[in-house]
Amino acid sequence: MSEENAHNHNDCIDTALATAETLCLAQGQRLTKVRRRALELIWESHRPLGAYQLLAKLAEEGFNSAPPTVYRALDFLLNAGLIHKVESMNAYLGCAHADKEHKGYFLICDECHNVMEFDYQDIHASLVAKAAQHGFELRSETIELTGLCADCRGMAAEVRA
Amino acid sequence: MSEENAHNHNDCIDTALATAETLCLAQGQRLTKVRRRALELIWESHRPLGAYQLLAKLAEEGFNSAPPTVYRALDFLLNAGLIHKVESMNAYLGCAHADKEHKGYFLICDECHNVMEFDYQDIHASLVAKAAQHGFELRSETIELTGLCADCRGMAAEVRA
DNA sequence: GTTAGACTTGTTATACCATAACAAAATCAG
DNA sequence: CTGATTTTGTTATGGTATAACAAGTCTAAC
Ligand SMILES: [Zn+2]
Ligand SMILES: [Zn+2]
Ligand SMILES: [Zn+2]
Ligand SMILES: [Zn+2]
Repeated sequence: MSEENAHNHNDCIDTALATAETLCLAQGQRLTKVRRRALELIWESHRPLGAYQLLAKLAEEGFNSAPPTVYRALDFLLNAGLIHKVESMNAYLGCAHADKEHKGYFLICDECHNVMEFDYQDIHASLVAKAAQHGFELRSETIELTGLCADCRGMAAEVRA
Repeated sequence: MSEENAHNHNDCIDTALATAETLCLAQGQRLTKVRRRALELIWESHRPLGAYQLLAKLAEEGFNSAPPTVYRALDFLLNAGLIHKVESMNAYLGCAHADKEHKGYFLICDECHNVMEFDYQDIHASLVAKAAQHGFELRSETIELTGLCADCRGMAAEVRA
């Protein structure tokens, strides 16, 4: 993930938080302290964060440390489209396209655990069509691909050399 | 799932078990009593079965009732390619194509919870290509679609009428 | 047939993931 | 201010999965 890792990640966080503020304001939703902080903590990296990892971070900062605290924040952020859940990892990831209606398709690196969200309308269309062939009306899609990201493939090559 | 529900499901079970025997024999793997019975129980329907549901059924039949019993059987069956895990449901499903190398792509009905496994080489190829565009080397795919199956769409239409 | 090694199962304990239910506090609209 | 609504606190519980080590079983070589 060279292009990804080289970036100034503060920009990612700032943009995500600004988008969140805007979206919540527009929809009359309240981005309370704990929700806002949860979102920031999730955005600390491009790696999915587990609910209890997040809970521990929140607790360190003085927020309530019981599970409902974190699951409520997560529910809110999920419903607002500000984060995604990675089903195959039981973990949560900030969404960089919260302002656009979309499905979350993910590339997950087995090595560094960074996750890249990608968009692929062609695949979505194919899936809808394929489902229809089976008489199936599609409602939701879980598309989670794992493997090696560019950086980690590079590393592997270096080690071999 | 009209075509699916109309079938003689004993054939599904018989075929699955016969395939399992053959595969294990060919690979020098032992399909022990608990593994074999676990596979049969998973195949009791085309709905995914949770680990603890399976454990309860095994316990009723006199098998050990501690979690490792069922997770070991599941690990074995997963590794042998005889079952799949549905990540979005934390549940396990018999595979009807265990003898062919393949990815498990699933159509999951929100209403009746039946799951249909489908194969779609086009989509696989597109995903590999898309991943490569991002410098990503694909290793595994989790493709789980939910919605309404043909049967349940029919029901819904009848109710409206 | 005995024995050593590998594999499988038994057992206990624990960690991790998620929600139910109800009480208290904060916020908002009128 | 006040009543309604939303959010948060608190306790308890349910669901999913694995670690660690002991005991039993199978297999193959001797
Ligand atoms: Zn970033
Ligand atoms: Zn997204
Ligand atoms: Zn069947
Ligand atoms: Zn399959």
